[in-house]
Amino acid sequence: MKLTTRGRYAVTAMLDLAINGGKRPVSLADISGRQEISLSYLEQLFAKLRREELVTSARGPGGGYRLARSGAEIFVAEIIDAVDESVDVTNCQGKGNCHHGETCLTHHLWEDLSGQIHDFLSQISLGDLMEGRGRRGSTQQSDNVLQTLSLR
Amino acid sequence: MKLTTRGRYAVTAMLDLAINGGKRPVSLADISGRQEISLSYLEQLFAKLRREELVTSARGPGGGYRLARSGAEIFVAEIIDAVDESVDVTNCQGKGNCHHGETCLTHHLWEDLSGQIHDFLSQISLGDLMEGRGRRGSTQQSDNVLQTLSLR
DNA sequence: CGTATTCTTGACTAAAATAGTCGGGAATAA
DNA sequence: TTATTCCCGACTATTTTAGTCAAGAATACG
Repeated sequence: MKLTTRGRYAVTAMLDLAINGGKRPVSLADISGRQEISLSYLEQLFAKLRREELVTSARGPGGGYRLARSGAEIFVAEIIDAVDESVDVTNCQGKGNCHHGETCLTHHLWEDLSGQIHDFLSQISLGDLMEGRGRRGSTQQSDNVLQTLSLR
Repeated sequence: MKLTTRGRYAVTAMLDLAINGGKRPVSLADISGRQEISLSYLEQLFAKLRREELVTSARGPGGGYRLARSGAEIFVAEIIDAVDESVDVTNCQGKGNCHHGETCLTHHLWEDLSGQIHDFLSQISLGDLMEGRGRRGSTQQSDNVLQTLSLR
């Protein structure tokens, strides 16, 4: 799991799509203008988002992109995974060539942590971010999580 | 908030310190050997960790680094913040030069999300990662969070 | 039909961040 | 006094990020 500015761009763009996308598809040129992200860079990001079936596209005048599902069904973790392809977490690539088992211990620990972050982001949907500006979850479970976290 | 391999290196190294550090300080050479991170790179990371007062150092033979506090009192977010100095989240740097307020809407949304991740990582301590391999929290509150997240 | 619009693709480039190297210190335990 | 270890700054290679450019395919619309 990686979390960088690219993932942020992607989430921002998808959020723009969720907010501004009604019946009509939204063109990348529009998103580029509103969010001040270069058009060609957006094209690269959306190529990946389309491959992961998070958006659908329509060519020609009046075309653009739409969310492939409702905002409530698209989760932040999916977006980040789609564009920030995750690198190998381990040094030993599961080859188990670690001395005395200690190296792999910490690797497992880190994998767990990174899994926790991933699970957390898997519970926040675009819909959640829209209503209540991300302060509330929409599902029972994410309500619990977000409340417990005492959000700012 | 940024979450990259550098943060992972730092957390791993701190975890090594928590596990292998008893009365004696732990030298970077030891950590370098166990975790297969280059010594000079570790030196750079620990310079930052020391500046943020997460570790203390002792020079000379038998010297090395110790955790500045107990593992239960050092949180993952602190470690990541120390080494992955966070860049500006916004495009408009709070200057409010966004057209129609829409740009800033998504920025706020992203800031909230990034705050949530930060809060989440602020509740996981090195101690948590050691006992139960990161699957359980030590405090009442993080217990709630981690249980709710249905950890793998 | 023709044309403007918009996605689609691939190759290329500039700039920044990451990861690592090197060399010379200063402190200190033994 | 010597080996060990932290400390510090400058330097470099590699990778990633962000952005550019150009050509092409689909399609709505007049």
